[in-house]
Amino acid sequence: MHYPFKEIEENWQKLWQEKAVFKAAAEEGRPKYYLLEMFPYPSGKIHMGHVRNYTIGDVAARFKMMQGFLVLHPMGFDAFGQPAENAAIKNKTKPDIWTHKCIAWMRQELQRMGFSYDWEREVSTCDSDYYKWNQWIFLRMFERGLAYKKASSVNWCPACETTLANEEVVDGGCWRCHSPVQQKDLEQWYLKITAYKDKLLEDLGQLKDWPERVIAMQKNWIGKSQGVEIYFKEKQSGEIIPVFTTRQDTIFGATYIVLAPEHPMVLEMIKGKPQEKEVLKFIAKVSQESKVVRAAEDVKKEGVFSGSYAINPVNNEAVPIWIADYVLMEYGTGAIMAVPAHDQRDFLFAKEHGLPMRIVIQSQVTSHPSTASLDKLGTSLRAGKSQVEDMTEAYEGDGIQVNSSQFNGLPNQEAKLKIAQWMEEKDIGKIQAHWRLRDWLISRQRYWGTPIPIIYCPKCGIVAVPDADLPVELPKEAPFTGEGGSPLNKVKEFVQAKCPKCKTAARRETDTMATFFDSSWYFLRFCSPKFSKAPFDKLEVKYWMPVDQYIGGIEHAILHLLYSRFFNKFFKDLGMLDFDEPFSRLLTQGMVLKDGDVMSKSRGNIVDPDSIIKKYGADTLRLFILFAAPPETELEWDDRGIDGAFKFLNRVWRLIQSHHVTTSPRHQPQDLNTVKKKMHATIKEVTEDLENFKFNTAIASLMEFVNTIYHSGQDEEILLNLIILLSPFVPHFSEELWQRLGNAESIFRARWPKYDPAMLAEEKVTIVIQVNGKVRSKIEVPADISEDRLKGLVLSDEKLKPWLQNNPPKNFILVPKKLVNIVV
RNA sequence: GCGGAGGUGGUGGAAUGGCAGACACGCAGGCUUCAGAAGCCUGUGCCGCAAGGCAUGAGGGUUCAACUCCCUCCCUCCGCACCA
Repeated sequence: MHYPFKEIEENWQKLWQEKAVFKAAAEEGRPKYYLLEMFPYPSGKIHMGHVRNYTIGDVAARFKMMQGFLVLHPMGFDAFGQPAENAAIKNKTKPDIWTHKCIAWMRQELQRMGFSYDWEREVSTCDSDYYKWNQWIFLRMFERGLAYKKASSVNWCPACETTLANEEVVDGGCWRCHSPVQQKDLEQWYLKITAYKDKLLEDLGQLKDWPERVIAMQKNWIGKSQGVEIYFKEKQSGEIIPVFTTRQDTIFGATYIVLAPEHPMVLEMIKGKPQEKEVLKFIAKVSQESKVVRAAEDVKKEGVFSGSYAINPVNNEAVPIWIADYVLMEYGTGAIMAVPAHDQRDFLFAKEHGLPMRIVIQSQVTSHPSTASLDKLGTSLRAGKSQVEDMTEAYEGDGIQVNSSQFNGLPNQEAKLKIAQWMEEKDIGKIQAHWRLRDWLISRQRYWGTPIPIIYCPKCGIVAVPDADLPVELPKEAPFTGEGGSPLNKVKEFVQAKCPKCKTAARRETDTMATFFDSSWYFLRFCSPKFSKAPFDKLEVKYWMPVDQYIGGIEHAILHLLYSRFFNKFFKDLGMLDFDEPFSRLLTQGMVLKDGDVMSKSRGNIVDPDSIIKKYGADTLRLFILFAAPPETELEWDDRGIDGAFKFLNRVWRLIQSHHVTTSPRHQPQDLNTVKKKMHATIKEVTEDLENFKFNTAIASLMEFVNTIYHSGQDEEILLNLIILLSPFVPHFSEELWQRLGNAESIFRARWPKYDPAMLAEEKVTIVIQVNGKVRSKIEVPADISEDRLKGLVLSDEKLKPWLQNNPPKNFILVPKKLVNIVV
């Protein structure tokens, strides 16, 4: 018979709710702890990834609670987004109805896991109470020029009929539906995240408790690189062609330059030249290609000669100007200097079109695969030859400057600095930083999102909706056909508006916001979820923020976290809060795998949490998922493992119900004092492991403790402490046993036990004896034995005779209370 | 290519310079049972009858002592990339 988990879990979920055990109210003078897990998109079903994420968070929340912290542990729903629209089309319902149904179902599933959320603080981003403040924040950004419209070529997903941020294009496809992305010109709303690029980079240094890999990923994403903008000149007109490079050390090896086909100088440059016709044809052809095709690695790089030449300012050499598709207008200046000897793309292009190459960095590393040819080349260079036909690839590594005028002989890293300074002095270049980060495209041609609060007036132009008119509500009714763009466009009552300034008939913006906007500040809303005067109450935010511990999937390591950091800095500039970073400590949990693959519908390897709860109960599911792997690593789902967790709980249940003791040759009964010692050691281990999110070893310690009790007996203090130590992991189970042992108050109001250091002191210790680093014997000695006495005991150990005979000890290493090593 | 994380029994994992394999799963044998389930006990890295030897991706180094530190290489996973 197993313990009655079903009744126990249902009962306690109900009682915790009724008694508001997890309600968080600010209280001066008590330390706060804000624990947040990334809120889910309400797809309707929770999956094992959710279970893992929220179980990890719940253990931490309950642990902190029992340590005396006032814990804020909220939950909500990231409820806007495209799946609701697709579901509406498919099921002939409305996104609103579908989403709320999903939320209700999902909330129930979360409650069945017994998570300690303060449900009174629940928010859903699709409720106008919430998205009103999206609009308010947008308007504040608009007023400051941080939200702006820009006509540009955007990524267009033909299946979703929507634009995608560059960040949302994955492998040339839509990040959601994976359709190939096309290019389209549209007027779009952008947020100027680049205005915060320096802060976003700099403040990463404050995030001491973030995983290093996330910091590295953010850093790469922001992508600051130091380089030089070099001023080439068009030979005939003398017009300046700025070129950006981070490899100014290779400037003397520039044998041609390349402009993007869209470069503004191209048309002027080719006018009347024999190449004009061919170049125009090429430009027309490239304009048909999407950025994705142009970016593909396996596609051959194409280009044409423009007929013009540029003057390299460092040596006044005239080099040909080419037009090629591998240079994009969006990056840098839309023009590059090509150094085929030291850049692989330039190398391939030069080979293809028979352009010259010149070595200017000579490799010093003889083991480098490309060195053989390069060494030869270096020699031939010195011998005055210029042929480079032996080369099979560009050399992009470090080396010594050659063929570089006054910089010859310098290591290239040193030359980089010197050349940059020299160019600034001679006014032929300017030291510049280049950033990878671009502004954030937030417009979506969709219905199920926050309407952008803007009105287009034929007289006044782009006009902000006044704060008093917020929220701009989404109309409940709209045609969902899945075709022809945004359904909002077709709702006349919505589109028709009056200009707030001059009252003439005007047109309302029908684009909605990307859902990343909604999730960029929800952690602030949780501090005062019902506040009606602003997105959040400054005082509540001052009390609760920043989030002490944030937990979520690694897939959000860049976008969501970067946008949230950006919003936080924006609010700080508005004076709405006073800290730089929203999340003090971050944990990224690993994925849940089955048979080595990520669980997914398409693989058909999903294990439904529901079925596990039915069969074993939520506590067993929680225990297994915590025990099977450390939180950060991938977790391999194992149906048999869950049996093990269930067995353990039943074992503890029997132990506490019947005070049962079994003994055996291996498990000699320990006296009560020894069991107490084990208890104190367990308290220490579990507490320290919980602080460090090492749940798997914390549970292992508890299993050992249970094994000890099982064979030795116990008293009430031992059992109560065992139950408390178990409670963050298996809350219903522990609460039930706690109350059965006569406690009226919830176990989560109990204080976390402290261990007595005096109880950890051992009177006797086992010393491992090694000879030449190999274990040969062990002896038990008093913990406070003197070094000399120990040495005497060790050297007279019979077991060591065979190893010490004829071999006088040369050295005697002693590690107190642990080990001796005799070197012979 | 760049950045990051990894590689330990049949499996998940433990050990951050000091007894490699804690704690579990699985497997084998036993007790109990009419039988099964549950429970309980014992064993379980590899070779070897044993003494002992060998083992943490491979190879080298530092050390009295290396899964742990250093060097070289191999492999797996994740993220990013015509970013000039």
